[in-house]
Amino acid sequence: MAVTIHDVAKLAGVNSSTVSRVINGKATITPDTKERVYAAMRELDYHPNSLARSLASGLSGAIGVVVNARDAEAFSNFFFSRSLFAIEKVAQARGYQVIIANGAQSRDGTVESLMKEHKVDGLILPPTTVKPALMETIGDFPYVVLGTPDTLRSETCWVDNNNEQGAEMAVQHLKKMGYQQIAYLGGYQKRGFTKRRIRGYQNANESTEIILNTDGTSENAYTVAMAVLQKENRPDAFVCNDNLAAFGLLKACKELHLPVPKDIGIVAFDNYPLAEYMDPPLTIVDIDTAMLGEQSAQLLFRRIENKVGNQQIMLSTNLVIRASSEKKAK
Amino acid sequence: MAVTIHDVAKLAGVNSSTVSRVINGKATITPDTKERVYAAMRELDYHPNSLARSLASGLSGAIGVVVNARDAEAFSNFFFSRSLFAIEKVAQARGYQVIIANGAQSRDGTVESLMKEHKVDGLILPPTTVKPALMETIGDFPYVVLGTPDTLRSETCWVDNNNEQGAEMAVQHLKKMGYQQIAYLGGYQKRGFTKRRIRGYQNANESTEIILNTDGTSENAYTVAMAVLQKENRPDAFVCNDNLAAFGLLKACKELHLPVPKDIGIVAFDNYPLAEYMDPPLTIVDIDTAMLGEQSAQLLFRRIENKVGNQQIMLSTNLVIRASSEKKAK
DNA sequence: CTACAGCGTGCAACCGTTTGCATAATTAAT
DNA sequence: ATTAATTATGCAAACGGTTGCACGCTGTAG
Repeated sequence: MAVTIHDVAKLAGVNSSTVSRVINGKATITPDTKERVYAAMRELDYHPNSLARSLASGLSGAIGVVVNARDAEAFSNFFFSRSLFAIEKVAQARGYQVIIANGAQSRDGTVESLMKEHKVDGLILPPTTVKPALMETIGDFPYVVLGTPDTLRSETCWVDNNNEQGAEMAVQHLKKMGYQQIAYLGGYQKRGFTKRRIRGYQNANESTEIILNTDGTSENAYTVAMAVLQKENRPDAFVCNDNLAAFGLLKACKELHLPVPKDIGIVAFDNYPLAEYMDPPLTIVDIDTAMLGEQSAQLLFRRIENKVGNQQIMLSTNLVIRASSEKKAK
Repeated sequence: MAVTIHDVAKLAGVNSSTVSRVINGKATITPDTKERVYAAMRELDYHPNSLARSLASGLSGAIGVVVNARDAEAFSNFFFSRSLFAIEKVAQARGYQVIIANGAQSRDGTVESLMKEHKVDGLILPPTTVKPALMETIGDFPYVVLGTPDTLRSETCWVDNNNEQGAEMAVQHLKKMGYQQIAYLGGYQKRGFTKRRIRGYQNANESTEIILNTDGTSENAYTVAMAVLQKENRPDAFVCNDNLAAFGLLKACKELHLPVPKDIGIVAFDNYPLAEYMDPPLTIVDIDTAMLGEQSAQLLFRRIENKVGNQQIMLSTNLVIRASSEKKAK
């Protein structure tokens, strides 16, 4: 029913293998033959069956992007979706498809099935999947971790932004603006990137360390901030683990009539589009998610094609200075 | 090298076709045989090659989700990413993969290639792809449009939320709260869903119609709001086309010292997680994006499996009442 | 006891490409 | 002009499953 390579071959008066070679452009073909084949393909509106190609070539022509999202919010987080945009772009340029798979919704190994059933030629994985057992079964199958794994850091292949350096910058900036007592707000400490941000905070902070844990929601950040802001010697500045924490904090400051940035300075990680619409606009440690996605995809393709070994790529972060950290010089 | 169905068959002492039947569970197999086959599969750590399966069965085992995103923002918009989460969930339950493809980054028909090269068994499309030419080539290939197409509305298959009804609800709510002059703020009118929201606004609004166009950004909404709020007889309430418009509007109100909700009432479409963290928290026309994704995926699978005809599904929206529309009863 | 239905399994063709090897055609070298 | 080297194309065997058809076996009915 569907038009196959054989139909094209017959019409062009050549063998199907020749048609295949024309399509793939690997071999040298007489210009005349090539033109006849192209003409036949056009005439028949031929589209190669990618399934058959994949089987014969052993390449699925797809990469998999795995995410562990228990709810839709995690899925729509900017880190993931913006990276995905860039990944798709790189893949498309190479004629590759992008398969997304949520590892959190299925108990049976998503990664294993994508890999062993030949559904993808390579994988982009979240750091939480990096565990000795999985790395064992992954073997030398091409993959890149998007983020820094908690374990096996030097034996795995990953791309991440430098969270530690980002937090250092944030603290240094706040100090320069004249804030004295800087606290760290937000984030389950369980998460690797949070740990690294906290380490950066600790590196750069010279006064008392105040680390305020939250469950990751704005609500909880608000509650925690309300408590700490009413204490005797409260901090006068905060580095927030993400924008959501900053939103909760802002709300608390407002309710307690503590002016930002005059009495309280704020710097937050992650650049939500609305960060600059907050009152006041938030100073941000900006993460170049597009670059992160692009780099990870490109590294993955290098591994798929050249079989290069593990590599680690660390991108630096950027401070976007807005009103929330601009203490008036006194 | 890889272990195939034949290796399993040999070890289990049966023919490979039997193994195939065991895997697919379509035919009746003696329990004893079945057990032997399973044992052999386990022993050899057999994973069926999905590429070969696809070729033989003619089904790729994947659905495609197409999006037209020129920049990363569009990609990470909540509508898309939340629906995607639900779509993936439905697909995974059926053993299907989800391929995402950005139609905006390639001139050569993304849809056509996914379809004709057998890369997917069905497609979820954005309304902007619905054009007579494309529908022609799509023929009876299974697809579902996520949103209401501008044209061919009754001849295509789509799932959408009822934007018109949502806007009506918003206006009625504001009237009930005592606001007199309600304006509509935001959105390029070009977009179909914006047009439908405006129509709803017009249906329910009984005083002068004030429709304020923006380019979709918060900045522009702010500028437009600043202008209109300084006029002689300014509106005392706004229905905003999305949260971004509401953010710009809020900023303008704040600068002009117009208290919300006392002097100005606001209802906005789309429920960003931060909407309730604004000052004041925003009243929202909530769109159940998860349900939208789920319904579209399920409809798609119905089309893939049963070849049911075109269907249109319209989901209703929900008003989430918060402080921004709570005018004090006078 | 024979006949027929129905279940379980094997055989082999087929899905539409790719690709190693062989061969024919062309070009270059002597 | 003859031979060697190179290039262009054909042949046929994979790739790893699925599936229609045929056949043997078991069980029930006549």
